[in-house]
Amino acid sequence: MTTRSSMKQQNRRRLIDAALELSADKGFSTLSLREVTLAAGLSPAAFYGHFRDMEDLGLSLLDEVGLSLRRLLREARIRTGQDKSAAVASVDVFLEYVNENKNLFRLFLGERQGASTTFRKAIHAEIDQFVIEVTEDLETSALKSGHPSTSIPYAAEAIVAVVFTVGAEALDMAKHKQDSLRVRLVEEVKIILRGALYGARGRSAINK
Amino acid sequence: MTTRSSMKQQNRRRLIDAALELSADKGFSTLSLREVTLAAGLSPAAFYGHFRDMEDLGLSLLDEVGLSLRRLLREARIRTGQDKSAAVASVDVFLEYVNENKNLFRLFLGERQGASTTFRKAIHAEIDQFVIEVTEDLETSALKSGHPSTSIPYAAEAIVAVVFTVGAEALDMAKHKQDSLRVRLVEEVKIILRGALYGARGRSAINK
DNA sequence: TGTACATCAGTGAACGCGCGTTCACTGATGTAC
DNA sequence: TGTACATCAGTGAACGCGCGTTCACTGATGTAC
Repeated sequence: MTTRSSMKQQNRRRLIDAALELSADKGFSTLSLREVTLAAGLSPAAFYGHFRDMEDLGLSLLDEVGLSLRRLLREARIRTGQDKSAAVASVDVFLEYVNENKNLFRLFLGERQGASTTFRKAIHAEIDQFVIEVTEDLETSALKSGHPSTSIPYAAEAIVAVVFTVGAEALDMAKHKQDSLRVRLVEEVKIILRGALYGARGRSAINK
Repeated sequence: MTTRSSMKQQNRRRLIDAALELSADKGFSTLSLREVTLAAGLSPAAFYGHFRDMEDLGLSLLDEVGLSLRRLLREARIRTGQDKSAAVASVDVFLEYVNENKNLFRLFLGERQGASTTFRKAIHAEIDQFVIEVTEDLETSALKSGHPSTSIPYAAEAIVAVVFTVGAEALDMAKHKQDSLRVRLVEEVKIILRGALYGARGRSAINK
């Protein structure tokens, strides 16, 4: 069953995978078209049968990364029963994901400030998706526990910010040295949650 | 008083300034040595009289950015009397700085995940400096107001994370559209402060 | 102050290299009869 | 099933380009007497 179009699909995959692997070492923005096609076992000219240019390939990569990361985290949050704090569980899953997909994650973070505006917008859109999901999640559980708060969208943004920041640091560390990062991240997430929920009841004393 | 060495210093400055200006548009990592020397009005070969390579120039840039940003924020925090919340004041100063030094700040953020390990380490060291200063600041004011807390170092890290995240978003926005960012940032910083100080007294109810 | 020599920041030409992109082509896969 | 033609994914050679780096050089600045 090696139709012409499935063969083409296969080569498209090879290009994407090669780009991912290479960008793990050197960052996506430094990759050359020739470098990627060589690694994928194709001629440079073949590239144009699949993508318009490297940026086009990069946007496809982003799509994949965003989708799979969001799916993973959503599953993690659902799986989490009442037995374990959602903060701890999500942090665990997130760090696990980062470790197993360093190259994807590096792409995500590395191009946040990358050269192309299109690229930056695409990444910020993905990050906004995370923020929305975390907001919904927090609002649901805040309602359940009877602590609604207007601060929740802000808390969600703050959580995503610290999570991604710590994730970025994890990239440069051996896995066994990440315990302190994990503790720190959980602690920071808890601080934010506390701040958001505490704020709902009364906030007069501190920072008038 | 145009000594040989002061002329040389002047050209060094020209190279640094040219690199800063160019990196505002396209990101530092995409700059070429020839591009920078051309913009500085020197021959490519002259570059080597000042820097070993582009990374070397980049590290000098980082030094400047880190130093001036930290000095600015420190002054802002000292200037702040009791009349205005330190959170609001620092956020204002920070956003002001970002707007007036977009190119510096873009360099800072853009190369956080840049290609070179040396570069990344240098940036993280600068960021750690910020965290340390914020920690000291928070501890001082927590002591004064009688709310010491073990969460403070975490809160400082979280604050720096959200501040830099929002700063990154401000880069792509016209100044007059940043009001919402400012509100949001202040809100997030307050949430974190509240969470850290509230945690000192009792944290049992939420997130056991 | 004037002269002779040393210093050294910057020049300009040259190099080899990898880049993105093009184009006529090849040959296997697909289709029509 | 077999043949003739169409399709089209991928090839390989070629192009012009900007790159980083080198090197012998120039000429203004600095120094010693």
